[in-house]
Amino acid sequence: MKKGIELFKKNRIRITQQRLLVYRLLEGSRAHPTAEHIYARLKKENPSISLATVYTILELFRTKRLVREVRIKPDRRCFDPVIEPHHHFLCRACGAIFDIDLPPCLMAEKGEAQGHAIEEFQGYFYGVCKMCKARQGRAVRSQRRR
Amino acid sequence: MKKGIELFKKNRIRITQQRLLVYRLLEGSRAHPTAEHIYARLKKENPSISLATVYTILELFRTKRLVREVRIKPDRRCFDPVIEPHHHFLCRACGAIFDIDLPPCLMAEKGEAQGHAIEEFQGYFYGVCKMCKARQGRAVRSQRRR
DNA sequence: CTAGTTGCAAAAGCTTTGCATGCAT
DNA sequence: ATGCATGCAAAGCTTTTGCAACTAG
Repeated sequence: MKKGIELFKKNRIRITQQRLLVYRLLEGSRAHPTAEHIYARLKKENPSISLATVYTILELFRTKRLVREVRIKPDRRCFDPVIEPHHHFLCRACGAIFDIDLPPCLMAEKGEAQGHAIEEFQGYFYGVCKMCKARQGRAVRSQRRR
Repeated sequence: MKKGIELFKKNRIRITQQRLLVYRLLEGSRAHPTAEHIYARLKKENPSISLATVYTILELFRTKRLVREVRIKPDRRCFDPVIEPHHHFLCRACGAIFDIDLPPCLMAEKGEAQGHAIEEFQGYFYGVCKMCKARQGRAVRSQRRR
């Protein structure tokens, strides 16, 4: 609670109820919610909150570097409260996003690639997560039994 | 010309005028056009072609692995005729996309990350390209002179 | 007080879809 | 011949915008 207020003050963000709500939902989370997702969650307790405001707040947080934008899904943006550099993995079977904690590519660290100045790097992996793989393995084995 | 037809036959793609047009526009190019981009170019010579068809064809090419999808821009998809693994760089100043030819991250090569099976990797870099950097440098220097 | 924020609805913009017509095999 | 592809227009989605009412500092 207090943590959010102090962070806002430090970043010259005017303290409003809606911004605190969004911040508290994201804080400490390892999820990668969409704006709609956040809106749906908050609406339960605060029915008056609006989706447009959630979008505005997320955009503000992004420019203030309180969240990172994740564009791993084809049709919608996700937001990541973990701002430390890391990669993302999208499971094509279940749609879940996982953080991939790995050293970034060497060149990303250098801040330069083929003469261009790098400010940011996003590494997106696509495949099948271990849970889905296990499930598919079971399905295959039970098929063999038939 | 012939190259496209043979490639289509190999991939069981029915040969149509529109598909050949899209293929020929992309073939050998190092650009990263959007569907709209391709549509505008083709319309000059073939006014009857439709944007929806261009989208359909690009989606077909993608599933047949004739092109790669590049989602480096916030609001629209680009398509890359170069299917060999490489990264992309988006210049925030001029909007241009550049190929970054670099060895992929080690873990991407392993085909596995934290237990998840990796099928594909996309590395997106954001920053300022060397041309824009040079231009900005000139602007700064000429400002100093005033 | 007053500049910035919210909520609502409408707009914007890319992409997909439904369907009748046309074409490749 | 017939199943697939095309063109057109309309729909679908996420995200942004305009504006009046409200509120934090």
